[in-house]
Amino acid sequence: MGKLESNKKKKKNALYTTAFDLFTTKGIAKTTISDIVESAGVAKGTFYLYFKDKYDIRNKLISHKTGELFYDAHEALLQAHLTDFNDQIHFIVDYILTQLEKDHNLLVFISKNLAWGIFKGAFEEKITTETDEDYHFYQSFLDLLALSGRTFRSPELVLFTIIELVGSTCYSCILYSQPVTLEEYKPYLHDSIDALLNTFSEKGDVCP
Amino acid sequence: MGKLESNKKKKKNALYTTAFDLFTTKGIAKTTISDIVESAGVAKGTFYLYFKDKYDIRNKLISHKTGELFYDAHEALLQAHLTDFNDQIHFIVDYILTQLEKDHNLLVFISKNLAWGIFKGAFEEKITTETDEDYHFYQSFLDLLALSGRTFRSPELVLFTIIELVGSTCYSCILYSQPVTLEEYKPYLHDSIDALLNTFSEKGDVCP
Amino acid sequence: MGKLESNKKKKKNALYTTAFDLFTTKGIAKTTISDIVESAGVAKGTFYLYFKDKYDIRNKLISHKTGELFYDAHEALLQAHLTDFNDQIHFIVDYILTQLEKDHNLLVFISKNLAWGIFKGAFEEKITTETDEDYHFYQSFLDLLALSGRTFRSPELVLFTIIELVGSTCYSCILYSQPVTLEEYKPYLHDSIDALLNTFSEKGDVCP
Amino acid sequence: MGKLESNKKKKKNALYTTAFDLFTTKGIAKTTISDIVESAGVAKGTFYLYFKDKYDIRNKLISHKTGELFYDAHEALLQAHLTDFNDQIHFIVDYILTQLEKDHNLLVFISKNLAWGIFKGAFEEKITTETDEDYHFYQSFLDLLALSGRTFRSPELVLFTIIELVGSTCYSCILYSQPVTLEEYKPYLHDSIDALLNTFSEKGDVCP
DNA sequence: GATGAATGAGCCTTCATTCAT
DNA sequence: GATGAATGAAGGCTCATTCAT
Repeated sequence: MGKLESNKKKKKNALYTTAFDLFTTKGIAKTTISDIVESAGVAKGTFYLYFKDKYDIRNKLISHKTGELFYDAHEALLQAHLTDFNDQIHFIVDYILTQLEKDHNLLVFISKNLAWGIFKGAFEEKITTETDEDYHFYQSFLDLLALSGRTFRSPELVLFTIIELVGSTCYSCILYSQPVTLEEYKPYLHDSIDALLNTFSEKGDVCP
Repeated sequence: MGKLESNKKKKKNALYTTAFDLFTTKGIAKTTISDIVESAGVAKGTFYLYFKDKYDIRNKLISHKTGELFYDAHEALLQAHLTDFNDQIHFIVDYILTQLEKDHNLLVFISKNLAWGIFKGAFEEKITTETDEDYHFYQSFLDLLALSGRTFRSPELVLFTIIELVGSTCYSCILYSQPVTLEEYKPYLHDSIDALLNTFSEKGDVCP
Repeated sequence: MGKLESNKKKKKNALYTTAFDLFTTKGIAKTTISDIVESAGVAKGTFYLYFKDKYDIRNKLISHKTGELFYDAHEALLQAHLTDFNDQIHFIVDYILTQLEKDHNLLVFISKNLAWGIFKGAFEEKITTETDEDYHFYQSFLDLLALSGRTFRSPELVLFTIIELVGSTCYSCILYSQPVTLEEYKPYLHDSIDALLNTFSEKGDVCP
Repeated sequence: MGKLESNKKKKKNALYTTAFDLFTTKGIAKTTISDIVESAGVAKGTFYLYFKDKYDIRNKLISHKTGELFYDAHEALLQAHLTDFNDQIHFIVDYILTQLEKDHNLLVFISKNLAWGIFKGAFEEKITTETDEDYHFYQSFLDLLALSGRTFRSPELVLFTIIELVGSTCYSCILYSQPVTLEEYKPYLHDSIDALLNTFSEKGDVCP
């Protein structure tokens, strides 16, 4: 990679990094392109060499950050050597909740724009890893499922339902402690997830 | 009511109506106060006589519209003469989903700003009805619960969980048909609600 | 005086009082007519029954407040039974400075608009006293002068020079302690006044 | 100097020039930023590139114009080859009065905002001259004093007293011919200045 | 006389976007 | 590719003034 090209990448990355910082700190609406380029230390015109406008860089960031979060969760799961499918799901949910509780700004940034469509986009987004392999969360989920020997009426709808439930309730609990704190809500959440998994399971074999 | 006072109310209502129309049509961010007053046929200064800014009128509209929706659902429920608690919950959910599917703009408007805090605020908002009684949805929910003879580990968390689940999944299904259409998702949704109600029920007597 | 008429006077006085308070507190530029009528507890239209605009009420207040200050100084002088003219001038200057140092807002209000023209207008303004006699400071000054047996090249210019000197230097000393505090400046001020009085005195008989 | 940079300076200067014209013509309060940029022939946003608001450009103009006036007076003094300190002071006063009488707008503009603090700021302002030396009026005053061999109780207070006296009386005489015209007042003014200089002189050797 | 809702001209300020360098 | 001065449309908001009641 030539020096010039690397310089190019450096500027683009600076824009990404500062944009994310500002979006999560001041909010997207109140972040101006002037803010971004000033913090990034590049000229205003440079921004337009890489992005169409503020929403272009925002969308790219959301996909990237969401994918990264799930990728990390999956990596951690591999280290945990869990074999039970339910346990794996709970592990991933807990991992993500822990991350989000550590970083409220990230939660706001991701959730405000969280819809299944974007989520799925994020899952399918190539997460370029150090080994340059692409990572797709949705495929990983299906893999876990296959290994578990479990079958569901509609795997996609199970995942959809759980993700929406988790995202939606935890947004409120983490950010506003409404109606209760995340710590208080977690037991109910995991019970709810179990209930959903059982309901959608084709062999109703896990009714406790 | 004097002529002056009725005129005053007329202007305020015109602002409410046009603001809602514009918010749901063009989105809040792209609606300017100039747009609102122009459509409402009042002067700019008049807006500031009644509202602090754009977000003031938005918040008041959200509370009002959300409260109205639940109030209508509850009214319809009373006509339906259902006695089973689960049936009642399903009825309300169906009623609201039907309304929202009929009015995507309302769905967008309400959901984009839907958090339990606001929701509860809306529930507690006095919906002044034609009979001048106040209506509080949350209290109605507790009343239904009491009549049913059922008990839950935490009634508030049940309601919270169901509302978040319904709101979040249906937003995606209705607006984007993602991952499936509302019609396709409904059976899963109702199964999920049953699963949750059973799980939180203190006497696990409804496991089907 | 009829009840209605007294009510009328009451409103006008309320406007005067609150306008002065607001002018001295927030400054004239930042005081709006809305502020005034709101604090005064009268309707907006009422303001326009008595005053042309903000500057009308301001000008009337300046004349009144300035005249009042000199009237009070003169009253105090009468109690002091001083016979020497120089002493009388020093007494009045000290009296006024003391008042202004006690009330910086009054100083700002008066001085910002202090020019000999307005000053003289204030002097000539009828200060309606409790005995309903009119009071004119400039005439009093001439009276003092006549009684003293002193003569000046131009009495009016002496007064003008002294008032401008006092007003201008003390504004700076009182409000900003620039270049020194009023207390530090006073000895120089009184020496300066003596020097001016001697210089303008037709018989240079007071050179110390 | 690059073409771009010279263009930049040109715009800024255009703003300064037109702002000063408008401020002195219509008054600061009635001059809007729209007026300024329109007259200057630049876009509105350009104004905010160089100044924070109307008062920012005003303050910068006051300092600059005041400093310039004193600088010019001092330059003229050097040409006049006067050796006596009193003569030098009278020369400077006359020079400045002549300038101000020629340019009432400048007088209004400077005086309305004249306080010792600002004055001193203006004196200390670097007046970048064609020879690129800095000029400080207050220091020049001290230099003149030192050369004269005279000593005063407090040089700063002498200067303060004289400047306030001159500024304050002449404002009235020049602008309103109140109580007399400047021409009529000048003899009294110079006598007053002499009286003050003598009074503050540590060796009372100049009593005429 | 008194009211105060309504007006709307007009101000300040921001900021995405362009383009000559 | 990179710059950043310049733009000017557009928005938010204020407030003196009016006039029907």
